[in-house]
This record gives sequence, structure tokens and C-alpha cells, in this order.
Amino acid sequence: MGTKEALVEEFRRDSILKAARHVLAERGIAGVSMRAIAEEAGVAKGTLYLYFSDRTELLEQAASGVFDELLARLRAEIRPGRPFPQTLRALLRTNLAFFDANREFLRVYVEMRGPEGAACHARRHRPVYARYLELMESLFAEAVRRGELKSFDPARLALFLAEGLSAVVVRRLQERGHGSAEDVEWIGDLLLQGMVARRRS
Amino acid sequence: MGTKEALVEEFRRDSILKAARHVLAERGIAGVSMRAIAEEAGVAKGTLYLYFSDRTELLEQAASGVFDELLARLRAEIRPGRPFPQTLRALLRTNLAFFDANREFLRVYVEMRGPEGAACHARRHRPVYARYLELMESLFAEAVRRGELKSFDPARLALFLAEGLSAVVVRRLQERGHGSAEDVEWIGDLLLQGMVARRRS
Amino acid sequence: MGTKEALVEEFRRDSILKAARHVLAERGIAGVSMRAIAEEAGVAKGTLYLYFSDRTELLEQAASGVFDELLARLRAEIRPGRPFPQTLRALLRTNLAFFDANREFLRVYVEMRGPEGAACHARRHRPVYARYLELMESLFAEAVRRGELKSFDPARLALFLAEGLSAVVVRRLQERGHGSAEDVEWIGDLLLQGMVARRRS
Amino acid sequence: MGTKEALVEEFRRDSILKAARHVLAERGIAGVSMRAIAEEAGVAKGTLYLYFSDRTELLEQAASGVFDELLARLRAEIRPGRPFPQTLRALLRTNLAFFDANREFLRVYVEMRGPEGAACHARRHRPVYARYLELMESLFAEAVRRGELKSFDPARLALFLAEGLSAVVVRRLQERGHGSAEDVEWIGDLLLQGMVARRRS
DNA sequence: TATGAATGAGCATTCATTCAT
DNA sequence: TATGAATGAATGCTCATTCAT
Repeated sequence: MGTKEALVEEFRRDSILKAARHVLAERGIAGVSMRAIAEEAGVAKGTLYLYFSDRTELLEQAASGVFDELLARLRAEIRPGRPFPQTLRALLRTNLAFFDANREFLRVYVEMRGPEGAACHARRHRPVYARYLELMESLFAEAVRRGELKSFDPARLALFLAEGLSAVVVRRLQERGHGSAEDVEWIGDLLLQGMVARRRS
Repeated sequence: MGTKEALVEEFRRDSILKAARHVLAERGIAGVSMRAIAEEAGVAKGTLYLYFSDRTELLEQAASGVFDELLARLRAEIRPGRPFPQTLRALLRTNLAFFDANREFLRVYVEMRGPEGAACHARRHRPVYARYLELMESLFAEAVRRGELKSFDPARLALFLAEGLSAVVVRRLQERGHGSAEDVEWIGDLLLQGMVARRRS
Repeated sequence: MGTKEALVEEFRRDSILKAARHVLAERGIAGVSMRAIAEEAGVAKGTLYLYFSDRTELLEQAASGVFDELLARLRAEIRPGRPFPQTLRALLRTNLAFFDANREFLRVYVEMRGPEGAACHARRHRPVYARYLELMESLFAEAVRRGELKSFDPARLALFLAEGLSAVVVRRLQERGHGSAEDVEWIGDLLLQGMVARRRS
Repeated sequence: MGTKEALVEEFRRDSILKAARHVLAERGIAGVSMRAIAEEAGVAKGTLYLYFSDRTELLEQAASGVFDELLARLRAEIRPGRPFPQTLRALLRTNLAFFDANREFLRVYVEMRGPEGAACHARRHRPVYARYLELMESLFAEAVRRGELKSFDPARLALFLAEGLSAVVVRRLQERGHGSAEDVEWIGDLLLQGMVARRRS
């Protein structure tokens, strides 16, 4: 059977991707060299080219892998009939929890939106970040349609939220301060009711 | 007097920084080479090292210059006694207008938050972006103190807003779509009243 | 008996050499990679090293094979008692016809005389090109001995002719111009009677 | 004055070209690496790129330099009114003498006609080898026009002679045998009167 | 003070060769 | 015997930085 070889190959691939992610997280996209990835993975430089056609493809797949998981988790939270506020808070929670667990990779997520990142996916797969935004966008569009959300432009809203949110996560991880639950709380409040303190009476 | 020499030196510094900004805007952080800056400034490569200890310091100061102007404009909008909602909208407007006018530099602003950017300031001078955030933060802190704003953590709120806002600006400039006035409008509304559609009566 | 195994081995050897010749003809000496040969032959890269000690030996033997055929044809034209001028023209004809028929391999013939080629044979087997020259040389030596040819140094003459001839063939193939018959004609005339126009009477 | 710098620059250029020629002569075109040239020249790899835009340009100029001198010498031998046989012998003499003096470079001359060589010039400058051939060609064409030479195709004749000649030179240098005068003699005889021994009447 | 030639470590990529299976 | 994954030295080229002038 070729199964065993396929397994070994899969393992190698994964360990290279894992190494790439590690280096990516440590040095950022521009700082990743093939040499560094190879060393981290414990293989020779040439080996990388057995599994990936070039640097760009390797980085692209390294990033995609992480994002794919996040997307899957977010999708699981969008359930028909669930009231919008609850869904929103659930998404916030999932997002924050995910980055808590993958904190070293957050940096790449951030860069993936920039120009170097764009050059890096966009070749074969559709950019993960774009898919992430579309997920949010469709949620908002649906909520608007059902009258649960003011008629904001869903695309803008998704973008605004995604970026604001990730910034907060990044900062929190840097500071190693409070837990993610608090952030879910206040951001949910902010978005749902606005920031203006309402006078009692 | 050494005044004259100091003046000449200051002039050189500035023309190098100006050149650096030009190149930065055109090619992004990773694409800036010392050679390009030197050529743009009309000096020799070696001269750059008389005024800046290395590439990182030069880029850091080049970026600061632009942000300083933005900061000055934002500060001018924060006036004692002005109601918070109005101040907030004014800041949004200033922010958006500034990037409309300096769109070529927006790219650098974005990168400056990323890892390469981080490595790039944070060394001697205090990061411009941090000062930008602090400005917002103090505004929010004051508003909270005066009961005009719910008791959100001002630092987080500043961060959330800054990033969400800049993402929207970047996107708009890419798409060359509607004007900045609309964005001021809906972001102001979102932040002040929240996203939830309220049932009539 | 080991005969069967020997046969199989011989078959493999040959199919590898054939593949090598194909690639050689297509890409030239410098462009041949072991990978390409292995793929063309339908075996694994490692297998090549079971039959040939290294790249150099493989290429050397691949080239030899083709030349051997040319040599055989040329030898067939050297017949005892045949007048020298006729033999010379016959050799020219055979030579040109062979390269017309194996034009894709001419490139290798040319390169085989150069430095990479030299490094490539000359190690174990005697270079094919040398054997080609010796054939001509012995023809000339014999003609000198019989008084049919001026007493030129046969080795030099062979070399001069071989190179001049191949250059003309190469050029003709590049230009895809006239047929080989014309070349046989004028080169024969040149060599036999010289280039000087003789005044009539 | 910039004269001094220009002189130094010229000197560097030349010493790099000289080094390139040395390596070229030793290893052949395919075997030349930028590293080897730099080492031979006693400069850093990067320095090569200050004087030549890339490997191809460097090799091209290294080769051109030598050929240009040869061409100049050959041209000096073509004088109006000189009888063709004398001119031919003079060209043979010049050619052979030149390669005697530049023996280490001969190998490059040979390769320069091959496929890698072709890729190597042909970019900016016109191939030196082609200019060399054209020189001979025009000489022959003129001789044909004046009835001093049988009506061979001058281009073919030039090619045939050039290659035959260079092969003989190469061989002689390898063997370190007799002097060039003898070769001038017999090749001149061969070309002018042909190889057939004429019976004394 | 200003220069820019020189440096050399670094980069992504290729490929002949080895060796565990 | 045959495999092909793994190797790592080598390639052409770039560029931040230094230093003699």
C-alpha cells in the first residue's frame, strides 16, 4: 500500500508547515527565510522544495492552514434562527478564544492583510482573510434583511469590526493582561448599544 | 556660532527624511533601500549614516514626521467643553480627511503597525502610533470621567476604533468609491448609538 | 545461467543511454540533468547510478553510441583500391548525410569537442571524436604513401577537415538552406584543386 | 579632475575582465562562476556587479576584448591591391600568431561559437565571432569579384576556414609541438593549390 | 562633512549524489 | 535490483553597512 508513504509525506509536509508558522510568527512574513524554516523543521533547505514549489507557496499554505480552522469554527456559530446579538457575541468569543490559543500566529494574520501578504496568497487559493470578511459580511447582510441590524453597509461593517477586534486581541496578548471574556463583553456592548452613556430616568 | 551649521544639518536631515517618505510611500517598508533613499535625496549613500545610525532609525523618523502632523490636527479638535459626540465625529472627519490627502502614505501607516514597523520604531523614540492612540485614549478617559461615555477601558476603545477606522479608510481608497463623509456618518452612528435596530415605539 | 540477467541489464543500460541521447539532443550538454534522463528513461534517478558511476560517464557513453554508427558508415566507404578523390568525396557525402539525418544530435557533437565535452569523455573510454579523426588520418596517411596526396601531416589535415566540415554542416542546418550535395561539391573541389582560380589556357 | 578615478575604475574593470578571462580559459564558459572570477580578481563578489550588470555581460565583455584585438590585427593585413594569396597567408599567420600569444583564451574562442556562447554575446554587442567571419567573407568576396578566387560561396568558405584553422591551432597548443610557421605553410598550400599531388609531367 | 567603491553575509533556488527501504 | 526522498554545496544576485579619500 502507498498509504504508509502518503502518511509519512503528510507528516513531513505538516512539520514543515508548522515550522514555517513558527518562524512566521517570530519574524513576520518579510523576515522568513527558507533557511530558517528548514532549520526549524530540522530538514535540509532542498527538502522544502520537494513539498512546496517555492517560498510563496509554502507561506501561503502555512497561513491558510491556520485560517481555515478559524473559519470553520466561526461558521459553526452561525445558526439559522439564532438572534443576531447572540450570534455576534458568539463570534466575538470564538475569535478571541482562537487567537488566545494561536497567539504566536496572530502576527501573521495581521501581515496577511498587508501588501506582502497579498502577494503571498492570491495565487492559487483565494485569500483567507477575504473569506473571513465575507463570512461576517453575510451575517450582517442577513441581519439587516431581517431588521435586526441598522442598514449599515455590511462589507464596511465587517471590515471595521474585524480590524478593530484583531487589534484589541493583539494588544491583549502583548500585555498578557486580563482574559478574553472581558473583551467579548465590552465590544459586544459597544457594538450593540453604542458608547454613549444614557442618562438614567 | 554653530547655529548656521546646525541649520544646514537640520536641512539635510529633513531632505533625507522627505526622500525616505517619498520612497516609503511608493514601495512600502520592505521595498525601501538605502540606495533609493540616497538617490531620491540627492546625496551619497554614506551620507545617510551621518544623520541616522541605520536603516531602521531613518525609517522610523521618516514615518514619525507624517504622523506628527496628523496628531497636531487631531489635537486641535479636542476642545474643552465640546460635547463628546461632536468631538468624536470631528476626529473621525479629521482622520479620514488626512488620509484622503496623504493616501500615498497610508500604506506606511498600515505597515507601521505590523512587525517590521514595530521593529522599526520602539527603539529610541516613542512610536508615533502609540502617541496617536494615547490622544484618543485621553479623550475617552475624559469623556468617561464626565459621564458622557460608558465606562469602557479607554485604551482598548482607542485601539479598537483606530484599527477599525484605518481599515475602512484603506479599503475605501483601494476601491476609489464613495467619499469620506459617508464613513464619518455611519461610523459615528455605530459608535454612538450601536448597531441594533430599534423597534419604533 | 547469468545470461538472462545480463541481457536484462544490457537492455536497461541501452534504454538509459537512449534517453540520455534524447535529452542531450534537446537541451545540450549543460542542460542535461539526471532527473531529466531518469524521467525520459522511465526509471528512478538512483537507478542511473547502478549503471553508470556518475553523470559524466553516462553522457560520455551516450555520445559514443551515436558516433559509433557514424564511424561504421565512414569505414565502409574506405575501400582498398578506390582512388583517393572518390573516397574523399564519399566521406564528405556520408558525413553530411549522417548529420542531416541526425541533426538533433549535431549539437552534442559540437559540444563534445569543447571543454565540457572533453571532461566528459577522455576518462575511461577513448573519445569517439578521436577515433573519428584517426579514421580520416589513416586514410590520408595511406593516400600520402601512395602518392595520391601531397605530403601534408595527416593528423593535422584530418583535424582541419573535420572541423571545417562540421562548421559548415552546423551552419547549413541553422539556415535550412540548400541541400548537402552542394556542400559535398564545393568542399571536394576546394580540397582537391585548391581555391585559386586558374586562368584559362 | 575625475581622470584619476576614471583611471582607477578602468583598472578595476580590466583586472576583473582579466580574471574572468583566466577562469574562462581554465574552466570554460559553463564552468565560470561569479565567485571564481571574484576570487581570481581579488575582489568581493558584489564588486563584480558594480562594473557589470550581470554574469552574461561580464563574460561577453571578457571575450569581446580579446577578439577585438584579433580583429584589428587581421584588418591591418587586408590592404588594397595586395594579391589574394599573399593576403591569405598573412591572415593565417596573424591568426596563428595571435592564438600562440593568447593560448589560454583559445578555449573560449571555441566555445563562443557554441550555444552557450551565443546566449552570452548577442545581447548588446554583435557577436565577435560573426564579425571575424564577415571579415574573411568580405575578403573572399572581393577576391572572387576580381577573379583571383574560384566562385565559392564566400560565407561558407570563411566558415570552413575559420573552424578548420582554429581546430589546428587548438591541437597544436595542446601538443606544444612545432611552431606556427609550419601550419601557415601547409594550410596556405592546401587552400591555394589543393591537396592532390600532381604528377611531374 | 561628504563620498561612493567595496564588502560579504544573505537570499531563493537547483541538482548531482547518497542511502534507507 | 530499484527506488526516490533527502541532502547540502553551489549558483547568480542584492543590499545594509563601512571606510579610505
